[in-house]
Amino acid sequence: MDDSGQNADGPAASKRKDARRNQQTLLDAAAAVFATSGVEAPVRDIAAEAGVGMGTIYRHFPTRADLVIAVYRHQVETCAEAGPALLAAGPTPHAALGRWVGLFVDFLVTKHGLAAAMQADNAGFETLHAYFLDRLLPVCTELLDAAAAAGEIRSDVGAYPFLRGVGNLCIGAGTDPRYDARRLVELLVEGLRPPHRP
Amino acid sequence: MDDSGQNADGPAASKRKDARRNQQTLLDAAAAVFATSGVEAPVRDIAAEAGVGMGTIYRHFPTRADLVIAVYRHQVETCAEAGPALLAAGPTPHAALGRWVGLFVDFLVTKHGLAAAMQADNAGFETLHAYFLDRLLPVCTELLDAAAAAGEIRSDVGAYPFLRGVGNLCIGAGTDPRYDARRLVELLVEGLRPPHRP
DNA sequence: TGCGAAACGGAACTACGCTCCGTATCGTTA
DNA sequence: TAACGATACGGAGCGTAGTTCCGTTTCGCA
Repeated sequence: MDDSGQNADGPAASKRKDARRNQQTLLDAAAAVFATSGVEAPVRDIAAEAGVGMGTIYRHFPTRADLVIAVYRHQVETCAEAGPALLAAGPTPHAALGRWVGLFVDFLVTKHGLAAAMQADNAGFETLHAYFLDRLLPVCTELLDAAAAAGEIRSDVGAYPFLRGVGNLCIGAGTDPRYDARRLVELLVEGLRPPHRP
Repeated sequence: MDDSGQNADGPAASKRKDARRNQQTLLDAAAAVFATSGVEAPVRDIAAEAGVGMGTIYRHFPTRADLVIAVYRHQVETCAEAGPALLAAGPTPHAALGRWVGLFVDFLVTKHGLAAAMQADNAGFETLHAYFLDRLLPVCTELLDAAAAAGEIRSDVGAYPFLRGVGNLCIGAGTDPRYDARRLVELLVEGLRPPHRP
């Protein structure tokens, strides 16, 4: 899966020193440009910001998804690792689920355009979608299972649709003060509770 | 607002006969291409399907949003009109809300790429966003207010974020069998219920 | 110091949105 | 019905952006 040149976070310990340095430069430049113009910023802009040619970008990060993943890897890892911790700490599995989802939402809404790019069918971003899934789906499954086992939520909602739903709700957040993704996600999490029999 | 050439559904009763005919041809062609390739299909493709030049498209529909609106106007109107009817018919306002939202979701998930295009910040689609809002927000508000007045849902959720949330949840539906937008929207609607005090 | 491999840069190719203007068509008037 | 102005048409052409390709430069080892 990581035959694409960049793995882990630091530039791979392989190859020439200038290449490693350029990779780091690129990562920094991309982070800066993403923050300003969103993850769909023109490749030329990122190259310019980094002071390198476009060929260099494509050599290090064959697809835009590779670059995005490399830039945000740390934060996604952190989010993934927070899942089990919250489950252990929280008063109930449902509360832990709520908090964990909140973390994910906080991450997404502050990354301009990331939630939209993460869409499954977004050409050129399939790898990005897959990465988020690989990393977060197991965590989400664990939390959902725990909450279901505790009888706090229905057990017929899959982690995949749920996680995608949360991601979808974050699209466009941060560009419109009237739209509060956090709130809607809270409602969705409430909606997971078993239908109360009156 | 409709100084753009096309209004209502039939070609405007104005101007030359060939122009009217072309406008209808364009609408049919666009509907066909949208169904196959989604609403982001290249303008050239639509022109080719209709057997006209691109200039003709831009003359009749200055922006892509105008074309999309024209193609789907009927269905959006139908959806909007169904709101009050459901409210009058349904057993409860909350049930009516659920059914109405279901109608909206059914519409969106069958229109490849429409939910995504409807995004507020999508360059060139602002008009589309505005049209959906103009048409559906009042209906949604009415349903939400009725349900809130009946004490069936919290009263602190605005119609705008709710409607956008529903739209967002529909993004990417229909391209992935694992993702069930309908289900998630149902959960969201359940999440609207007042927190039950134990 | 010399040399082959690795990396670099950016011109060039493709795809697409959108505009612009010469040409064709319509329908009205003499 | 012939002629003419207004209206509409078509598609070449321009700008922008993604992606590739290859001649040039740099690195690091012998």
